Amino acid sequence: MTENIEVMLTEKNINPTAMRLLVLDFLLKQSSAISLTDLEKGLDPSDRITLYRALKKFEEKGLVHSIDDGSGATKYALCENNCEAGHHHDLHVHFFCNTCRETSCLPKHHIPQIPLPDGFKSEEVNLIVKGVCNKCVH
Amino acid sequence: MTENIEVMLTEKNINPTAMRLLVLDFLLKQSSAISLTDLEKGLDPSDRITLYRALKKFEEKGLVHSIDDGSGATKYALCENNCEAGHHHDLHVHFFCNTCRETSCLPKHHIPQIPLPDGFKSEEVNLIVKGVCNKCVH
DNA sequence: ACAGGAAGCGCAATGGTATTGCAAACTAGT
DNA sequence: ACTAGTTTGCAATACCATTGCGCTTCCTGT
Repeated sequence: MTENIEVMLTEKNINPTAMRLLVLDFLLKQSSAISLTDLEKGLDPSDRITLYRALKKFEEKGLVHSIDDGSGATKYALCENNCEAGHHHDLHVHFFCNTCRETSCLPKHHIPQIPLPDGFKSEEVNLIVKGVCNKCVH
Repeated sequence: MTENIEVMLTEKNINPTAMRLLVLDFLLKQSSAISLTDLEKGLDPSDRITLYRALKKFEEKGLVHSIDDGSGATKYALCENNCEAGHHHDLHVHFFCNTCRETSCLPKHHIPQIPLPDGFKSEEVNLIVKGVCNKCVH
């Protein structure tokens, strides 16, 4: 159990502290991206700042990616295997449900190439689709 | 001059107050989307809250649209003619320059249709391309 | 012209999120 | 067990968005 989670951390060169094991364990149980506040509530009682720094570390090391879905709070979700430290491959579509306000990754849907005017250089693309998710559509 | 701006407001059913004329005039002079703080600085000395409410009113009436470019502060830009109150047609790409941190609209580039999994219903799409703009690329 | 009401404005105040500093607690290697 | 470096928890700060409220101003109906 814990060994598995621990390996995930060490593979990404992250010291497996007790706190980080808890955070990763919690992330693994999520079906959608979560905010820092969600994490704080789920791991109560824990210090918000510590959780914040754990997520930052995970992001830096390529274990999670952050999503700005326009809700005001940054969301975090586990990366697919192919992410590396400092070089994310998270160019997939994120979906924000206006009903349940959950954000989920749609990793199968790659972002199409966007034609830019002359002189513009693309480095990063953020594509959020908002609407109603499959759980709320009925 | 002022008459022109005034007409733009009345056409959208917005009372043309002195403050709003100033705000719209300032918006017309911009080449990129601006934040509330930008507006506040440009129209100093003016009350931030009043400017905030002017922008909200403009947005509500379909005169401007807001853009969340991930910079933390909401940006505002004038709509194309075809926007109506409560029903924006601003489904175009926005470009955020990582160098000059300016956000601009790329209205010629419509957002491509994104295929969604079964049961997902799209209502809105937010597409931000980040990179280097034509002014900063050299 | 007058009275009443609606709309707009400016100040104060609140709430939420992100971020940094610092000192104590902890961990790992010797 | 000792020390150096890492991690943690608390305090504090900085923004941004948003609301409440009283005052002024403008419009309207009589």
